[in-house]
Amino acid sequence: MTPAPNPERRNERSRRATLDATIELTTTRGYAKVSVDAIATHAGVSKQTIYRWWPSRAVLTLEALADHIGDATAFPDTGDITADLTTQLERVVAVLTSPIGDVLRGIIADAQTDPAVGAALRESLIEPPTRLCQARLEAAIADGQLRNDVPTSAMVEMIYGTMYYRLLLGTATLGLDDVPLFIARTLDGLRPRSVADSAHRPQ
Amino acid sequence: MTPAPNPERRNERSRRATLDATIELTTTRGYAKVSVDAIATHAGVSKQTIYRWWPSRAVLTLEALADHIGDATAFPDTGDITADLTTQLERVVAVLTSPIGDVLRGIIADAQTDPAVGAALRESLIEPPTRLCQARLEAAIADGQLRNDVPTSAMVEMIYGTMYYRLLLGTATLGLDDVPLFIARTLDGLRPRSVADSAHRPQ
Amino acid sequence: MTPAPNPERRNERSRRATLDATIELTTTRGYAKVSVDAIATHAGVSKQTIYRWWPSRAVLTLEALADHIGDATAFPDTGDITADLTTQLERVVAVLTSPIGDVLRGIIADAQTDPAVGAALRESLIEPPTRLCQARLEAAIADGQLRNDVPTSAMVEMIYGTMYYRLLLGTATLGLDDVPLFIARTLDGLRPRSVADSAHRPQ
Amino acid sequence: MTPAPNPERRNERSRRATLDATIELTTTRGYAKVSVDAIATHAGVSKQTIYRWWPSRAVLTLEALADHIGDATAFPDTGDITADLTTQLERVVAVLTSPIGDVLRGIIADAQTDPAVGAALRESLIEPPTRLCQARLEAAIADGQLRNDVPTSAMVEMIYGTMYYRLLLGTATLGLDDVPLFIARTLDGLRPRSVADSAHRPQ
DNA sequence: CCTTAAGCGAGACGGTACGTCCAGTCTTTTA
DNA sequence: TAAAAGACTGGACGTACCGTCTCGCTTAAGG
Repeated sequence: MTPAPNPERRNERSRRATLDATIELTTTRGYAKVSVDAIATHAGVSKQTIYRWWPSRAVLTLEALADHIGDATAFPDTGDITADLTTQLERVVAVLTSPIGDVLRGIIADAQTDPAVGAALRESLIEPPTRLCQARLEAAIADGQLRNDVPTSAMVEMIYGTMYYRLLLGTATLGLDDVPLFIARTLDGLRPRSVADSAHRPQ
Repeated sequence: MTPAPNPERRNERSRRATLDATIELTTTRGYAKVSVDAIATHAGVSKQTIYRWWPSRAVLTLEALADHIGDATAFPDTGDITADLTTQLERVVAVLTSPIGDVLRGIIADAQTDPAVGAALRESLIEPPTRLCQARLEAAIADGQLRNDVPTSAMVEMIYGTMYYRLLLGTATLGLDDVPLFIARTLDGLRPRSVADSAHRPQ
Repeated sequence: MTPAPNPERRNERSRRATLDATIELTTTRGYAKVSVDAIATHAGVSKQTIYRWWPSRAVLTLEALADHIGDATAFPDTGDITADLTTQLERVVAVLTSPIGDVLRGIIADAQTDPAVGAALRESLIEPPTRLCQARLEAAIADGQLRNDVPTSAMVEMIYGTMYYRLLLGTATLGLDDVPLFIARTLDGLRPRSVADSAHRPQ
Repeated sequence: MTPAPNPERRNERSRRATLDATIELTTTRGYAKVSVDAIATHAGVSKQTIYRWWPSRAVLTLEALADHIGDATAFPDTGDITADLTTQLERVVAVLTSPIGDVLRGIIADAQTDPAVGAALRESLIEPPTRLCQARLEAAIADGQLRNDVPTSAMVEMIYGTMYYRLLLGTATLGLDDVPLFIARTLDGLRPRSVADSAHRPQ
C-alpha cells in the first residue's frame, strides 16, 4: 500500500486541471468512453498523480461532478411544500437531463460494482440534498401540510424514486413537465378521496 | 457484418450450456467478475458461438436470467389490490435480494452504457411484469379501489420506484418487511386525510 | 479418420469450381489473404467438400496452380544447351514474376511448416521440370558440351538456385534479362580461363 | 497509431527475457507452434510490451535469432579463396542444419507474406554476411584468383543459392560434406576445361 | 423401381491465436 | 517529495480462420 500522500503538499494546479479535464471529457465523449489515460493526457497530469489522490475513475468523476455543480442546492421554503418541492425537483431534473445526467448514470453504474463508489456517491451527491429535503419535509409536517406517521426518509424515497426509475431503466423520458405530476401524485396518494381512507389499508 | 446465423440450425445443447454456465458463474462470482471467456470455457462452448447468438455479455446474462426466472409471474387477483400487490412485490423483492439481484444490478449498470442492453432489459424483464401489474391495476380502478385519474403507468413507477431506488443507490437495505409499507404509503398518499385534499394540488 | 472418399463419385463441377475459384482469388487478392471459407463461398462449394478432397489450402492451391499452368513444359533441344536452357528458364521466370509467382511463394512458405505441402510441391511443380532439365543436360554431357564429372542434379540446383534465392529472399528483382547472365555464369564458372584450371581446386 | 515508445526508457530485463524466451520456445517447439501469448507468458512479460517493441512475431524472432547468433561472422582470409569460402560456408551450414535453421525457415516463410519481415531479414541476417563475403571475393579478384567480369553480388547468389534452394524446397538434405562440392563446382564452372571456353557463351 | 449410401451445399461448432485496449503499478527524471 | 512522463504486468475484449460436425437434399448403383 502507498503510504498516504500528504494533502498539504498537493499541487492545486494538478487537482484543478484533472477535475476540469474530467468534466470536459465525460460530458462531451460520454463517461464510458473516457479512460484515465485520456483524462491524464488532457489535463497534462500524470496518471500516477490521479491515482495518488483518487481511488478510481468513478470517484474522481464524482468529485469533479460535485465540484462542477457546487452545493447551491439550498431548499426553498415559501411555506407551500408542493411549490417548494416542485422548484427543487425541477432543478434536479434539469441536471439529470443535461449531459451531466449521463455522467451520473455512468457513476451509478460503476457503483453497482464498486461499493466505495456507492458510498462516495451517496455521501457527496445523494445525501446532502436528501438531508435538506427531509428538513423541509419536517417543517411541512409541523405545519400540518403532511401526515406525521410516515418517516421523511420514506417520503424522500417516494419523491425521488420515480425519477431515478425512469433515468436508470429508461422506461420513459424525463422532463421538467413531469415534475408537478410526480409531486401531485405522490402527495395525493392513489385512492379515491370520497370513501373512508383506511378501508383497504393494511397495518 | 456477419451474415446473421440461422436460428433453426442452432445447437440447443450449446445454448443450454451457455445459459446455465452464465447463471452459475454470475451468481457465484458476481456479474462483474465473469468474462465471456470464462463462460465459454465453463460451458464447453467456443467464444465465437456465444458472440454468434448474443451481442454482449450483458444481453446474454439477461437472457440467462429471464430463462432462469421463468415467466411464472402471473399476477394474483383476490379482489383486494393491496393484498395482491403485496404478494407480487414480495416475490420481486425476494428475487432482488438474492444473488440474482446482484446480477440484475450489473446488467442495469451495463444498460447505462449500451442502449441495446437497456432495450433488452426492458423488453425481457421489466415490461412483461409491468403489463401484468397494469392490468391488475386497471381492474382495481374499475372496482373503485383506485382513483381513475392517474395512468397505471404512473402507478407502476411509484410502486417500483422506491424499490429500485434503494437497490441501485444503496440508500437503505431492501427486505420483505418493507413491502407492505411501500404499498400502504403509495396507496395512501402522504397528506393528512381530514383536510380538503385539493388545496395544495397544482394542475 | 474419414474413411477415404470414392473418387469415382466425385462431382467434377465442384472440383472445377474450386480450382478456378482458388486461382481467381489467390492471384487477385494474394495467397495469404485467401481463406478456405472464401474459396468455398466463391466457388459455391461447401467447405467440407474441399476438405474431403484436399488436405490443406496449400495443397489445393498447388493443384490449382499445376492445373492452371498445365504441363506444357517440354524442354527444347536445338543442340545448343545454352540456348535451350535460356529458352526454358525464360519461361520459368515469366511465370515466377507474374501473380502466379506470388502464389507459389505463398505455397513454398507453407511448405516450411507442413512437410506434406513440401512433398506435394516437389512432386507436382519442382521435380517434373527438373527431370526434363536433367534429361536435356545428360544429352549435353553426351555431346561433350558439359563436363561429365558433375551430377545433373547438382547442375539443376546451380541453375535454379540463384533464381529461387532472389525470389524468396528478395535480395534483388528477377527479370527476363537476368536469365542469359545466370546461365552464362553458371556454365562458365568463375575462375579466369587462362591459368591452369586445377590450381586452386580442392578434391 | 501508437505514439512511438521511447527506447531510452525501455526495460532491458523485459527485452532480454523476451528474446531468450523466443529462442527457447522456437528452437524447442518449432517456430510455427509458438504464439506471441506463449512467448509473453514464458518470458513473464505482457503481450502489450512485446507489441510495443516488435511489429510481429517474425520480426521479434528475427531479432532474437540475430541476438543469439551474434555477429561473429568475420570472414577468414588465408589467401586461399576456396579454403576461406569453405570455412565460412561450413559455419553457415552448421547453423542452418541446427534447430535454428528451422526457425529461420519459418521466418523466411513469413517474409513471403509480410514485406517488413523480408526487409528486416535481409538487413539483419542476410546482408551483413553477404557484405563480408563480397569483400573477400573482391580481394580474391584482385589476387587474380577469380575473374573480374562477374559482379561479386552475382557470385554470392551462386554460392548461397544452392544452399537455400535445398533448405527451402527440400529437394535434398544439406550437410557439411556438401560444402566443398558446392564451392568447387561454383568456382570451376560446368563446362569441360580443354576446349575453347567462349564457344557457347552468349553475350 | 426402389432403396440405400455416398457426395454435396450450407453453415454451426470447438478451438486457437490474433492484435487492441484499459486498469492500475512501477521507474526514471525534473523541479 | 510531489509531479510528469511513460513503460510495465495483467487480463478481457471481439475477430478471423481452422478443420470437424451435422443437417437435409440430390444422385447414382444395386437389389
